[in-house]
Amino acid sequence: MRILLIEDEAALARPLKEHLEADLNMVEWFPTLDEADAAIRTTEYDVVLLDLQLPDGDGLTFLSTVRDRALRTPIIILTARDKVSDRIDGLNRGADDYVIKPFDLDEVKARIHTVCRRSADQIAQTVQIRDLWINLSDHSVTRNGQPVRLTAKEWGLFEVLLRRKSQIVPKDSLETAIYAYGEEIESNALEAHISRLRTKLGKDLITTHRGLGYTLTP
Amino acid sequence: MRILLIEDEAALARPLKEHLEADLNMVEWFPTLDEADAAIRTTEYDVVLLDLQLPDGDGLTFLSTVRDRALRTPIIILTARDKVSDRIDGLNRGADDYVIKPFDLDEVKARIHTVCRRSADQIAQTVQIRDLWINLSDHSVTRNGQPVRLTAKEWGLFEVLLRRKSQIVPKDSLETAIYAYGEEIESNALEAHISRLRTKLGKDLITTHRGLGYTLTP
DNA sequence: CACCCGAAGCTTACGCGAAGCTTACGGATG
DNA sequence: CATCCGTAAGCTTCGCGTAAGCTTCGGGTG
Repeated sequence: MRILLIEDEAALARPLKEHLEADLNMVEWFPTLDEADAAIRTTEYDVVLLDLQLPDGDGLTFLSTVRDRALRTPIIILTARDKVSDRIDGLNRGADDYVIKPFDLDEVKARIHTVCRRSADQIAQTVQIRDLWINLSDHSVTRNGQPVRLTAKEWGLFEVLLRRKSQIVPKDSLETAIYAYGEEIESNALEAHISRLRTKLGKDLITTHRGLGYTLTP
Repeated sequence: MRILLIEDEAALARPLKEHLEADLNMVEWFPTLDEADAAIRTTEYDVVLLDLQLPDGDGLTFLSTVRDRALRTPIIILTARDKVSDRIDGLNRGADDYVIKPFDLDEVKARIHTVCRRSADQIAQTVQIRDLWINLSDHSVTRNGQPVRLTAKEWGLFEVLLRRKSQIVPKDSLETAIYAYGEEIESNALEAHISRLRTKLGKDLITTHRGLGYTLTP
């Protein structure tokens, strides 16, 4: 698990960092919003622990700007102010949970865990054709429930045909989709790949149109 | 949702009860521990809202006795005392969350939701794959009953693969998962870790997809 | 209308080279 | 001083381009 800790009090941050690291997490700790902002722009964290009172600004506005950028990373607020308004405000601005200082270290751990579980329910983009289930996001294919292993080139071809489903895709389109500029093919490599695809995914999934190209037929 | 509310101040309990009932919940309100104890012995609630200061005893001892009976019902503490010791004590005795008075009604609602979701998830907090028992909350792994010691990087990789079980995870996803921004890897460190994971967890647990990534196969 | 022939496409085996695996080593860390 | 981890070297594996031999298609000719 990758954790971003934004907290200016070293006395609080250090033991928390160590406690979480002892649990085999990777913790990156920054005491200012500026540094944290640079970090969150470039790295994908599993969860952010955010203090509200920081030397260079208010954590709540940071929270808002992060959410405005459509970042879905779970954020847990750490705050010494135990006023209701702050908590509600934080939740309204897109925080996922909050912990009130001083907090128990194991309590923070538990909160991190539940929040991450919640966000882990990602919706996979899947397509179904005949007996095939295709997951576009992770490039996996199952046939009658059995996983089918496609190679990189095979998937490349398949994906192009899939996106232009039931349209005739010319050979050149397929070639440019699979081969980098400058890469030459002096043989029937393309047809060889089509052949391998057919044996893996079904004999009549891909129809040939002589002199024109190929079609994926649902 | 079936909710047990234990609170002696009618001025606080009544609006809360009404607010929750407006959300189509069933709320049973008791002002004393005796009545509440009788209720919890006979009825299965989804969540308990527990005040700590009650006319006929301390809410904390009630909490302990309930937990001693091995009841897993989620309990949220309502307390006017905002002393740290009370909150920590409550959590240690098995409370799932706490709300400090005066609280916002919607906040309590949100807390109830998260706590219920958490308790529903708790069954799945340990995962079993083949001869491996994986505890997601404390990051421990046993193989055939023998504990397996994973390093931070190893667990990091394993966790990512676990969350996307039986899906192809690209190498760069794995790299960004365990390396901080700016950290460069100019070698096959990733593959080395995968190799070490395989020797620790089983030869064929992780499958390679050339040019694409890795898969954890149950 | 049947036949034929060449072009287009299909399939399979093979070998090369890149991608991945394993292991030892040494620096860093705490 | 024990552990973790990145590096690099040597090894193994497997994807993929190549090419040979085959099948299929279609149109032109008798």
